[in-house]
Amino acid sequence: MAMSDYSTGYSAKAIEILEAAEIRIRRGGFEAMSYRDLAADVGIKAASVHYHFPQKALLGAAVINRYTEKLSKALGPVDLQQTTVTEHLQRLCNCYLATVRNEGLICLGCMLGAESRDLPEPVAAAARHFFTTLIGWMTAAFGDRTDAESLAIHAIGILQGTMILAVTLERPELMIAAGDRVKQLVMSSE
Amino acid sequence: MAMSDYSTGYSAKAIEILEAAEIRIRRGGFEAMSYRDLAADVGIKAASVHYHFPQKALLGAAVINRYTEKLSKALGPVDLQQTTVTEHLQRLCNCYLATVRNEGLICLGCMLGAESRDLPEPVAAAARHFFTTLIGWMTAAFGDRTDAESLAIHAIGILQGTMILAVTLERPELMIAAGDRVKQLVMSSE
DNA sequence: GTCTATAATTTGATAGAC
DNA sequence: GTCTATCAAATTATAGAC
Repeated sequence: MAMSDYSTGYSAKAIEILEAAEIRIRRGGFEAMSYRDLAADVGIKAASVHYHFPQKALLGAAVINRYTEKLSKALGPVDLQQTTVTEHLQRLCNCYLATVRNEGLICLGCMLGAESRDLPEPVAAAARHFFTTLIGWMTAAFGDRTDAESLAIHAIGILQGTMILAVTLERPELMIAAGDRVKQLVMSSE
Repeated sequence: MAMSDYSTGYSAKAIEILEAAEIRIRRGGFEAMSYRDLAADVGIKAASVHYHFPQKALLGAAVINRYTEKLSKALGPVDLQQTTVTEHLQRLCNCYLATVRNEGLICLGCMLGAESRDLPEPVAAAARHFFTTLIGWMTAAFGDRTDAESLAIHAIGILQGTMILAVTLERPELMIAAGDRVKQLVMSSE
């Protein structure tokens, strides 16, 4: 396991593959990602990609699980003693604004969620886990108000839906307005 | 052109194919729809589907254009003399709630929008046209307030994003809350 | 780990009979 | 309009050499 990532157990090349797969799925969906294309992306042959990830369904699950972990790390733990609710929300808004503006890509969870009815079960399960994790984080971020989970789902819905509009219409600035509206939810009455 | 739909020029079998293709795309995306599967859906062979729609890209464009027309017809013209803003919004909310609840499918425009970065240009163009049409309708529905288009984009974002959550997590009731929040937008200050 | 070679299947698409 | 037959290409995946 030379050059491995000790925090996840993936080798350096496996991580290259995961990153390439993430971009391909976020661009065109699960079916639009092929071993051949991934191989070209990372400079090896398709059969060698199978060495790292024997089955496509498990590769897909690995990609979305890694994405869930990456986003969790970027958001950090919820700490309402140190940080305001609004600043917590701002973190997620920043993540999504940046990727729409810089790469023109939607959220991986959004793409796989949209396709979840047709995905191999391990991938669909990992997509569900992504959303339950994100909803859990944001529910905590909204504090102890009784409508926290409802607000969290609403906020995530706003961001995911607007991302699709922003990428489709090539209007990344829509994410700024969406972020503002999400932050205004903090002032909503219970 | 026996048994044809004189309003669109499509034969009865062509419409069967379009309907089957719509469902397949809304379930798993554009790449998840194949001529073979469509043929089985409508009881003919794949080569016969090619008779009706020679190329997949043009079939995809036809599906989303038909969807745009169907939704426009379901929403009806905007008439703020006869109908309130809220009742206009309710129409779209009802459409989306019904399909999530009854078929567990997201909006076709949402799916193709998500994949638009990777779609054949005719399909991507038709997906953009869907959203500009829907945004136009809803902007008109919000009346002559200066933030009408911003509100329209926000409302559509809410509905599309929540549909993905509702279908992924198999929680169709989320669409009810989303509809309520959309209708509350009417009371927002400019 | 990566390669070549290959298998088995699926895919979009065409030609031509009926 | 639908069929059979066929094609070329792409797909996921495996076996075995290096």
